[in-house]
Amino acid sequence: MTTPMLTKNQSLVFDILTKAEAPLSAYTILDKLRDQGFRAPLQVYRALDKLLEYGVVHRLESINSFVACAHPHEDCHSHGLVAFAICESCGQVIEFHDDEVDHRLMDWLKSQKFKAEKSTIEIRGHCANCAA
Amino acid sequence: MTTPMLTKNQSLVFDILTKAEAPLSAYTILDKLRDQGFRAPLQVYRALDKLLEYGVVHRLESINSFVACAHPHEDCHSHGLVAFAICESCGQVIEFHDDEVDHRLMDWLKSQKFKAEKSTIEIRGHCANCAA
DNA sequence: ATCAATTGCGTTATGCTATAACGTGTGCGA
DNA sequence: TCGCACACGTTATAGCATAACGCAATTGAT
Ligand SMILES: [Zn+2]
Ligand SMILES: [Zn+2]
Ligand SMILES: [Zn+2]
Ligand SMILES: [Zn+2]
Repeated sequence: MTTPMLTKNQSLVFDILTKAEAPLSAYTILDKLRDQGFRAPLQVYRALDKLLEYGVVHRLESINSFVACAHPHEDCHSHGLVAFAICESCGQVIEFHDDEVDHRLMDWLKSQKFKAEKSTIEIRGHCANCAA
Repeated sequence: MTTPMLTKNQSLVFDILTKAEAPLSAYTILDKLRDQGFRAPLQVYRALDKLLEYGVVHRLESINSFVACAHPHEDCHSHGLVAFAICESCGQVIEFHDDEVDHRLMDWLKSQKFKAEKSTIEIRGHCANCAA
């Protein structure tokens, strides 16, 4: 997917996520954007929907939060499954891809005649810095 | 983990999940148990917490719902990562495990010195029956 | 030029998901 | 008997997400 010009609201949300060092919830984003005129959750969610569609933002299902894609110049949709390691101490997220994991999962799904549409791979734990 | 005797509330919740053909949200469970005296969400969440701890129920993060473990006689905690294929049409969930996927992910995490604690692997799409 | 369709935006209200905080009762070992 | 752990019940609140309305700007036929 080629990313169109972002609207004002989309840019504001994307910038916040790009600068953030950890995933942000929609309501946290809202709070950070009140000074720029944001008043309601929908303004955030609508921007997020588009950013997700364009593939420049990912949603972390296990923590109801959002992060900017760590590989902005590739197309995250194109290299198959995306996985995340999420540190529960510092919030840092490492986004990664593994072809072997992709193929194994895809093969299994194929064997079940299951038509995959969206995938979630999230590992929560502690990053190298935070592991005691 | 060896599963202790379930309390009344835990049994009620577990039975509902076992009989269900699709994952249930906590509030859906609550509604189904009103006749047995359930009145508040906490009654459900507290039972679910224990059932999750015992490993006899899984939480599906991507749809905020819960399912009974499909492998009640094994210990789901013991065979590494658990993955789910979730049909968005009929709600059917297929729970599966793949050692190869486990090892690849674990190796990657190890290479990053990331200490994994909880994992989520969920594929949403359409099952063989529902795929057009 | 005009009309219709699309898209983004703002606002209010609502619904769904999850937990905090308090108190009760029961069983069990010190 | 005392203290503790645990399950339970209830009320209130916090956190996450969407429905439904209307308005404005854009685009692209006709
Ligand atoms: Zn990405
Ligand atoms: Zn960390
Ligand atoms: Zn299981
Ligand atoms: Zn199906």
